[in-house]
Amino acid sequence: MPRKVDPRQRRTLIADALMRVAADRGLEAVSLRHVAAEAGVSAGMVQHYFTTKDEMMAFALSVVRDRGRARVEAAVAALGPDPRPRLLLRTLLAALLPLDEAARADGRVALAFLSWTALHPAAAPGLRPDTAQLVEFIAGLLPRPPASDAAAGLLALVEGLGVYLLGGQYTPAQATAVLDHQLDLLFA
Amino acid sequence: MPRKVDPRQRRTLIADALMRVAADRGLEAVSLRHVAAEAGVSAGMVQHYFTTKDEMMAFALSVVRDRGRARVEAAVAALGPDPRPRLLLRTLLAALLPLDEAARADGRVALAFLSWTALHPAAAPGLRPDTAQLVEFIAGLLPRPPASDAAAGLLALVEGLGVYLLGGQYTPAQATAVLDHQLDLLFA
DNA sequence: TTCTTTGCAATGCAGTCGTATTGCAAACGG
DNA sequence: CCGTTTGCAATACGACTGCATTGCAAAGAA
Repeated sequence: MPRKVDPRQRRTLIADALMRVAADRGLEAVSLRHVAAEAGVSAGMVQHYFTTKDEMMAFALSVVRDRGRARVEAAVAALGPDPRPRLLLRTLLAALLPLDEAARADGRVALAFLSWTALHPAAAPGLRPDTAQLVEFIAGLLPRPPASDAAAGLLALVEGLGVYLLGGQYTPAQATAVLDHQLDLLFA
Repeated sequence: MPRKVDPRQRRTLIADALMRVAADRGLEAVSLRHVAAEAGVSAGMVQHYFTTKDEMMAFALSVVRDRGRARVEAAVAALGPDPRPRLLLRTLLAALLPLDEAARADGRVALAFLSWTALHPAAAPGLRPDTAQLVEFIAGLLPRPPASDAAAGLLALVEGLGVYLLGGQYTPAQATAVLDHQLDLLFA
């Protein structure tokens, strides 16, 4: 076989460009040509690696998910081994919040994809990590009465904080204060 | 002046059609011609009442806000005079959740507009009712230590529940249970 | 009736979209 | 060296977009 290139690398290169376009011009500005231009490649090459636009979108969606997961894992790993449950929980949840500009950019894209999945149900179970599983894990970190309602509420609160952070209604300081206040409530 | 028609009525007629298109085909399917077809009018008439598409979008955005507000006001009015604070709060917050199909449709549109406003900052302060004011009102309904963090958290929790309801991650029963659980926590 | 103004319909235009098609150069297997 | 296969570029096409323009019918004002 001629020409050795890593197709996965090319695809992520293109998906990264897609996310840059989506982050500052919106999902509606995501077209083959715009993405190609942003990636600095020809439109033909984009078509070569993604035969259809929906395929490209689906791949970019998985990249969004992976980035979020990586952010959380990095934050948790930085805690060292055997952190106290509350600290682990706070770190995990804070890593889900769009607190710096990079996370904000990813958050905008994730938010756009959130409406996108509503119209492409086939790709829907791929944006957020399995929510039920995450709720269960959070419930395991909470003290005594492991009411799964409390865990589900905590996750929803973080999601809502993310939305308001992206919308500019809450400041990062407010959002983290709210999160800590809720943890105070749950660990009281 | 010839031809008496109520322009406001025409505009809301068109905006309603826009919301129907957006609700089940997404904001990206919102075009002058599609909206006109959905409204059962000519494309020329849409142009007559909205000289530009952005103007139509901005108007539809205000309709989304008004519908949400109406939903809340209706629910609160049904309580009768002088309801207990907790009941008032629960009613108000539950009215923000997309629990039935009509509210879900509006919620999908609102979610789409949420990403839309990120790219049209001029129209941004018009989707959600003034959040700071709402937080303050909620704080006033909470018992003793009126920590505004608790109110802001409650509102974020409801927003997150809405997102997860629309995404199908939480069921309506789960969402209301979570809300009640949080109110238990705050009113303990 | 005549005139003027408004409400709307129809058409045209330049641009962008996603996708199919074609062509060619570079790299390996033989 | 040769043929084949792969990686990519370029172009073409029909559908669609938002918007400008034009034309006309209906309804008061005169």
